[in-house]
Amino acid sequence: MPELPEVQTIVDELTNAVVAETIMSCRILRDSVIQGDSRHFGQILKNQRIEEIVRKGKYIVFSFSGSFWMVAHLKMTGKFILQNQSESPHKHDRVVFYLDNGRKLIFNDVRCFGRLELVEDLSAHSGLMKLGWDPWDNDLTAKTFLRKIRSRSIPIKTTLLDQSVIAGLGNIYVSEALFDAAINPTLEANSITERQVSKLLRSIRKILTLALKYNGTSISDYRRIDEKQGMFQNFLQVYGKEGQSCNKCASEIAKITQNQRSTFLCPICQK
DNA sequence: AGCGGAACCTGTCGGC
DNA sequence: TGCCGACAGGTTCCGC
Repeated sequence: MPELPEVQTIVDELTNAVVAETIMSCRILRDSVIQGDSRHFGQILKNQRIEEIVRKGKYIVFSFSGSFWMVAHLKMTGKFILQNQSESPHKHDRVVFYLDNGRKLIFNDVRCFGRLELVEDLSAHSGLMKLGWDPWDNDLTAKTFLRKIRSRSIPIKTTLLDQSVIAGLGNIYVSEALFDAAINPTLEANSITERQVSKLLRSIRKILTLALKYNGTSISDYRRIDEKQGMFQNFLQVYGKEGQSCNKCASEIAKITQNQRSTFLCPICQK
């Protein structure tokens, strides 16, 4: 579910709300969401002060007063919710962190794909290790991007979903960025031109910046930590718009399947 | 190495 | 109303 704008929104809100708070205790309601040994999870976190929360790709990394980190991934339906301890639980709460300010931080996840993992060595984390450029990385240019993908015969859509190339894009923003750049999602990565890549990188940065400004896209599950919705769904041009008319040329938006996932495009604008 | 498909889980929606 | 298949914002693993 959450892509870069949603994860960054959550990180910003968590930073304001829980940095400098201390975890008094935690309660694990579903063992499987803890990656690794869940038995010592609560014990390790007890009395830890939250020092910093940052985003890496779609991962959320918490640092503490002790010498370890908690790496969280929300996958499709994971969320963090902040409540008063007196408030009642939700159906899909999986882990609850009780804070010393009378509030509780909840990790909630309908589908249980999301994970929380304690690590002592961040640089050895298999997921973090594989992440490619951040979209705003100065090293990400049309030339370096082309060099990285030149041996790939897969569609550009699939390439953009690969977190080891650019970290943070997902199914919504890839469709939106390719529409903005007027590039057909089925175009093979190794046949894209430098001019197209330049345009694509500009579109990616533009769309992500705008989505971040509106606190992400709430279509079904994504919510902010106070359970409010993001608002970028009101600005989507193609995602989920099959059968509707294109805002640029008025022809019909199409939905196709690539690698078992939906892709949305305007067949006329994105020839 | 690169690629496609299944698997991980739960819920919702549309068709019959 | 009930059942059944398709689908959902992500990633990893397995086999070719």
